[in-house]
Amino acid sequence: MMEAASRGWEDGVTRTQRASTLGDIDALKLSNVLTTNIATSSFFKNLSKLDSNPDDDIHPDDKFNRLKLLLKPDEFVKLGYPLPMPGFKGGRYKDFVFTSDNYKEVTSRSPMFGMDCEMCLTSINKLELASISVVNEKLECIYHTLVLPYNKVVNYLTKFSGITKDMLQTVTKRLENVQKDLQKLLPPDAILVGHGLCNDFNATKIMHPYVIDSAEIYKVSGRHSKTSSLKTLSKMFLNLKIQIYGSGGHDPTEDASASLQLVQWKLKHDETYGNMLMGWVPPTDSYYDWEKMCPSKSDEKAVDSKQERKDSSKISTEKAIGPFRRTDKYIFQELEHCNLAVITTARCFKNYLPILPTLSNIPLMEVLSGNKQVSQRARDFVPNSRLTFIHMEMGIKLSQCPNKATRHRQLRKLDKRLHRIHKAAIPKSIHVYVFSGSSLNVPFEKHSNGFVLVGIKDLPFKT
DNA sequence: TGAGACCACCGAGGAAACTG
DNA sequence: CAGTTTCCTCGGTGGTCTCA
Repeated sequence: MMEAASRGWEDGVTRTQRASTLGDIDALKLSNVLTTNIATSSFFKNLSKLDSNPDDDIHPDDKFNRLKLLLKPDEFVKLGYPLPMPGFKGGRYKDFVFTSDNYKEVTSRSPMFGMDCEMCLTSINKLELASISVVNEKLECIYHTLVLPYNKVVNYLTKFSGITKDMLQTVTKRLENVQKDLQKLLPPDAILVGHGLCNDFNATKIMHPYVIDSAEIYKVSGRHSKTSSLKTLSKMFLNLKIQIYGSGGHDPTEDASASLQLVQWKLKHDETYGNMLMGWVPPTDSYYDWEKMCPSKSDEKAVDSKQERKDSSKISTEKAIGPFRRTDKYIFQELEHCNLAVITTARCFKNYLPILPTLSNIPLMEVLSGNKQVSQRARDFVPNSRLTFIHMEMGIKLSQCPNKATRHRQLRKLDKRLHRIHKAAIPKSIHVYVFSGSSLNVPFEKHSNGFVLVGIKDLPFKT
């Protein structure tokens, strides 16, 4: 495809040259076209080589080759990144420029630059560039400028962009100045890093072949289509709170830095890190284990944070708690208004201790010595409760059975107990049977699964 | 606020299976 | 065979989430 694109463009040049002899196009335009052609060729030539680059010497700061994180050509297309396809000079990307006249092959030593832009809505109903920041690998801001859009701004989107009318009043810098600055600033093998960088490319109207998109290398939802926000990922993986200024908007330097840090953090682990689609498993659901995984404050590099400058007491005192926090307390908070009964063993009861103080209505609770007592007492509760939680420790008990027959006996016993509870229940009531397994913190050989059964007596609806 | 992408849900419609 | 039920597909809609 890439070769065809390049060939198609070359054909276009031949035709243009022929037209030029007829006086349809002037010499200046032709020289621009030829320059563009070299850029296009090197763009595709090097972009298509990404896969063939072997695991050469890895960058000293990385645990694996950073080239593995670069967007592939098909991802460029899928994610809507601007590409110099045949005829692009007459189409959607006609105003776009390359960041280099002749791209150099990217290697594991190629420098990374974080980039982020802020935009305003203009009279042509499009988002136009209003601010841009670029940071280097030391997280130093090497370029930051405000940009005056060509069209009249109809909405500064201050809440998101942080741009106000006053800020742009004295600005004279235009998009084409920024494009030229970037061409001077970025080396021909620069790797641009950003979060959803296609939006920034479209705003800046640039094309660049070497891109790492932090939204694509972290997939914590387990879904292909689902990208997490920079704010969320920064909090999860970097212990870093960004975009917290409310109506004050984002800081492009801060966002560029956060995005680059996310990539650097991933490079300290492995290719699958933070990507559930590649088999990465979060540490555990434990707050404390997750916290250990995050970079400590002492290891953090200085971040150019607007808020930190403004109010150091507000920044990052809260620890990252990870994406997989326990949600049981929220379930009980949701059910506070219900006439809820919980019958459990003493060992299981300790799990409820941190939750109870957060509830304004404490559910009716009964704590008993063992599973047998729980199931017997549950029969007294269910005739009066629409929703009953019966919590036992069956997982560990089953995992300790020496053979299949014992296991079967245990399950039959359990079945009889549940049957009696169900029989005693009032119509249109729900009984949730929670059987604890082991904690993930115990050694693997002692792991046992927990499970949940839900009993509904006399369904109030047709199935 | 607006655009874009994705997904879950729901209803319509048609095909297949079942029943009397 | 006709009527009913079930199952499946498809398209529309609303919700959620991202970006600025």
